[in-house]
Amino acid sequence: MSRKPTMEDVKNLAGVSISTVSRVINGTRKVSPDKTEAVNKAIEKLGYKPNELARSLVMKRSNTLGIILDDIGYGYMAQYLRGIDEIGKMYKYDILLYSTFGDFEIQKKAVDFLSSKQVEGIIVISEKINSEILYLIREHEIPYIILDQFYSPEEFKTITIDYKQAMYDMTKYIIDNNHKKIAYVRERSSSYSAESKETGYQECVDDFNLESWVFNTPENSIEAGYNFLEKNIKKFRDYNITAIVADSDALAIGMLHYFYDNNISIPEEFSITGFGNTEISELFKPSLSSVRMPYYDIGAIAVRMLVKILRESEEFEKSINLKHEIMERETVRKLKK
Amino acid sequence: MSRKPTMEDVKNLAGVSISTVSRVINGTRKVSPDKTEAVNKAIEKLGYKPNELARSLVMKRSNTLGIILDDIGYGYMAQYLRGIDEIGKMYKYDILLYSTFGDFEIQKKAVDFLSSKQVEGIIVISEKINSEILYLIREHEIPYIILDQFYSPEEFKTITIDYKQAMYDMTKYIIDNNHKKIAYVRERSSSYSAESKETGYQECVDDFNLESWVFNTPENSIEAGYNFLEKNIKKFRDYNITAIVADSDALAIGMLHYFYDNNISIPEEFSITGFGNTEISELFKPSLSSVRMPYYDIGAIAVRMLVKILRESEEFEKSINLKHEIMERETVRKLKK
DNA sequence: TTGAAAGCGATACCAT
DNA sequence: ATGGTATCGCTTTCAA
Repeated sequence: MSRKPTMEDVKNLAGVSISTVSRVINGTRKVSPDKTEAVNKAIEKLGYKPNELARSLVMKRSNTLGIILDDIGYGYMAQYLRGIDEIGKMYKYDILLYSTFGDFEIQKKAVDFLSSKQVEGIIVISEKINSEILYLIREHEIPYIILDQFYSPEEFKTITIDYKQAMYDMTKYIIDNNHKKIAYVRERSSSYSAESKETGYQECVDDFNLESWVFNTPENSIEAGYNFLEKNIKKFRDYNITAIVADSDALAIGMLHYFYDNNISIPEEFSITGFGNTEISELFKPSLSSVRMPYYDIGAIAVRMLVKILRESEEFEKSINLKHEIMERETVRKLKK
Repeated sequence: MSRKPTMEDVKNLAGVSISTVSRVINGTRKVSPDKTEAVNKAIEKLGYKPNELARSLVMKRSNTLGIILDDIGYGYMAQYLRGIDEIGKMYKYDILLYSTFGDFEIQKKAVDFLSSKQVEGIIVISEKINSEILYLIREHEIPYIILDQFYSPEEFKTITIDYKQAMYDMTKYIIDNNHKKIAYVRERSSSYSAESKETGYQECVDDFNLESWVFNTPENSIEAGYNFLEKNIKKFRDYNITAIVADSDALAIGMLHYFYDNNISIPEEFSITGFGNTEISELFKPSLSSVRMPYYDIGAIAVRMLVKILRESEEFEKSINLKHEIMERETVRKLKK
């Protein structure tokens, strides 16, 4: 059980000073070829690996980014993390994760934890983060970026998509397929993204002067979508609604489950769309038309921005909008004119 | 831009020695009530938080566990991580993740990285890890546990399920539904888990003396399942096969896609089962009967074991088998006797 | 009970 | 180009 070799060991074996060892490792200064070789040989022989903890301590740079997120299990989280991870590695930053399950107390803990781990920056990914948390991060004087859909991009700088335009485009896609009577189904909540999406929908149906109904569900989940239709399918039929625009994939999948269980063929009897382009939207049959959020890119850019702030101590001046994409799949039927 | 407060600052404000501050924080020794209060007040006032890096350096304990995984995006990975995260927090261990995409060179890097970050233990989660990586971890003298399905539980200690028994049970479930002609579809590969599963299947159909066919696909994916049926559906019909046991959910979902696209009703025309109980198996319609792997528990127990090894420098003596569960859902039809 | 000082494993400044 | 040494923020031994 031999102790891990340190620079001290390398120094002794190579017969040089400890400073020289450091120089060889970091290439910070010129070192004569023979000493360089001696050091490298010693390193090789000992299997020496620098202790990053000690290095971070003296350099006051942990090379670590902290991520505060609700739950790693959310389908899109992995995509965010891939983007963050990949670009993070590119800039030699490591990622420290902290799951909070959306709990305020745990979120506070997360900030303290990451701070004590000396992370250089923090990315907050949450469906709804209490603004107090953001102030707490500020107190710690750690640069941060939030990836959130609750506040407006003016209020808190973020990287996002143009929700209004995205839902406008989705609605337009429905209309282009000649649907005249459309229902919009959303969770009853007042997040910025939810409001924007509804506005986009509304503007589009107004622009085309179509009949439209807006419905609320108590929450955003598959069950909520299912229960919603159970209660309202009759209305849909009475109103001759032919297309349903859901504000999330979960709601849409819930409705598809209802349709399946009740032998209602999709898209023959109803067309339906989701939002988010989660994995299930692609794998479900019929596959669900949805709006793709560029999660990977959002994560990637978040890191880029953070690194920029860190390196150049610039401010994050304005929110960035990335492009969304309408994924046309099997749940939308083209009606005759 | 005030520097983060250190113990030095606390010491000055509280008018005690730095050792006393340390004692108050860690409760390592008795400190008089008045000094204790003075220190606590100073800490409060300054908003002091210990620098974990410095602490780890001197204590030679990073309180960190490293996880080497293929890709955070795999559906089941989140479940593993939840178990790891939760139990890790319980024991005050933090988690450092490293995605390798199954690449050997990156895996080597991961080990070096985690080692330099002074992680106390490593959990490797991979579909197929090169044994060289394990030797590398050993060289670093870091205790580790692998969660892998490639090697036998005798060869490398792990936490797993009894694959053979699981597939036996799944086959039995099919047989209990009176299916007499069954097909087994698996990826052509020779991992331990794949072999065990096939053995379990085989033993079961043999025990009941049933007609059975085993098929191979070039890989384990949704596409492979789809393409497989495209080529073989005729045989299935010719042989009057009524049930398909797939060795993974992915293969089964691929086949379900094929059935959907070709208007073959499930489970009326064919019964089919998967393995893994991935999220999609539950959300798909018809929902897929599958074998549940207790991912969360596997992750949780892995941490427990690792902590035990760390604390008591015990060895990890033998692999642990957790219970699987047959999830009976909509893709299996009960035939008349 | 308390404080002074050594040391954890590195970097970087200041000499030489 | 090279070496000696202070320092990073903390814990812990050793005296007092």
